[in-house]
Amino acid sequence: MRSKHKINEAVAQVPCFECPLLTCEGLRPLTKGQLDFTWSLKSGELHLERGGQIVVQGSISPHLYTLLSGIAFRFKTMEDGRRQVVNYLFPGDLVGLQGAMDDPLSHGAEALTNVRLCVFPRHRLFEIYEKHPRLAFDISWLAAKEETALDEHLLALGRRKADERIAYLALFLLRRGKQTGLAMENRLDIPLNQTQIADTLGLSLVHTNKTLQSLRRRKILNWQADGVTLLDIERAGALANFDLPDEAGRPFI
Amino acid sequence: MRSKHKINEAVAQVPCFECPLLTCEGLRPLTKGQLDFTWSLKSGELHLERGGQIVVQGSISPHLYTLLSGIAFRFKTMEDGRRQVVNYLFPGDLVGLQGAMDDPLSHGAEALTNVRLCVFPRHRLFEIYEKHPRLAFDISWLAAKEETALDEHLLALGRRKADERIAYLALFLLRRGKQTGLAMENRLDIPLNQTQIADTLGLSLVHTNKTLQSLRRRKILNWQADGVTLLDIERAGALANFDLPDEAGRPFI
DNA sequence: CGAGCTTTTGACGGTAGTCAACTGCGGTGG
DNA sequence: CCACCGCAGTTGACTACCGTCAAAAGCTCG
Repeated sequence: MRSKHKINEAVAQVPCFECPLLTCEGLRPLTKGQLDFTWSLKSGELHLERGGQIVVQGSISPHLYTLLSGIAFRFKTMEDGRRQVVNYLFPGDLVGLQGAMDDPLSHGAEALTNVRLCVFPRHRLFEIYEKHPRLAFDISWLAAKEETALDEHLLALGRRKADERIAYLALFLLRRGKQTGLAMENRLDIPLNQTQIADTLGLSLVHTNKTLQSLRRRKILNWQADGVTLLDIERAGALANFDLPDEAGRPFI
Repeated sequence: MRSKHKINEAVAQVPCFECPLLTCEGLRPLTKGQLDFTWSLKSGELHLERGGQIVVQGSISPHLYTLLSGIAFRFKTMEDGRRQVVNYLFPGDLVGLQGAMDDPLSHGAEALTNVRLCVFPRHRLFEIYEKHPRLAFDISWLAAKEETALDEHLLALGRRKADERIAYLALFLLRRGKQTGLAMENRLDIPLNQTQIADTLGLSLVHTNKTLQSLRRRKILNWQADGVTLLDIERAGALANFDLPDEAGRPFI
């Protein structure tokens, strides 16, 4: 299964000094000393195709990853098959921190596009805290931001109707896309199918489909297999009750 | 409003060496050196009555808190009044970390019982990372655990029916209660009203009420104004598809 | 004893889930 | 080359879970 999607586990490693994230608008670059250190930590690169599993729910991962390019998502699955997409991962995001803190991982992560990940050995995580307080702080920063995003998702699932949820998700993804240079002003290329949208928003596939069509007819947004286009940002924002204060200067490791 | 619930902002401070959390089963105590440090950081104590606001959504808080005793919850409010309880806070939990990382706080926190909080000045947060890597690591640990809990809540809101959600919440709170010594084997004293349960689970008040009665009639659990009693842990666990692997050794600051 | 809050109840309506069938498309293989 | 398959998207009919409205009952407190 997994190897089907795995391209290469130990491909030509990009040195941290040439990390593509360094030139990413919206991300705060690292200093020379920090790069020396992260480079000494880096144990490899993982390349996966769309659909590849980055980490598997229930497994114990010896690795910690930083997403270098592409988009992925985290999800949880219940024994009876019900699935919930929990959040999306964009370049610069850390994957597997929860697994590093305590054993069996309570969620999986899957590549939505082809992805490249930077691999760190989990057992050296604590070195970051010992030697590079600024980087350690940034890990907490990222974790706190993740919490903020999850809070917003909870509000969406708990208190918004289907069309509001979809508008919310579109705006949320667009914001993340802009932060990481993947999105245009009102368009994000992201190959999400309707099943995945449904699993993100706590809706059934059928109802998701009908609601997407309604939003398309109302000329609010157009969500196709290859990406979302916001047709009317004003009305989408009003519908979702959500505006996007896009902050910059997000750190990464 | 707020002062109505505020008992005392700068009461007799418990020295960190006598911190009630040190003797709390389920929490990992601090070393002498760490206690010296946290004591130098501690700037006061905040005591609030039930209903008091610990932090206010949209505000910029200069403080960071650790909950010393009592139970509280975090929540988000939309402009039109819809509200979502996002998570619960038990002794040892950190409050306001998200606010410390980036300005206006995206959620509020309210005391569910009378609470005592330890106050740290936000601007000294980075010192922890510089001087006490172990404590810094613990902050990340707590943040990662918070993420895990939020993931679980998302699964509950997205993919569970009303009765399953209530059973899930009961089990979740019982687990947290046991970790912090507040719960018995199958009973947790927690003064949650039905509006708060509804706002946690993304349900309406009326439907929450009817579902609670159904669970009572089915002898699965009994949720009253003063606490929850699990009448049949087996069936509750099966209904919620959730079992409680209660870990110990949770850190705190 | 009445004000105000929480809980409870009943009736009704709507949003969203389930079931089932059909379409369209890309890939595979006969 | 085209039949066949599988998957994603679409549609309609029916159902049910859950929300809304309104009112009453129980409780605490002044």
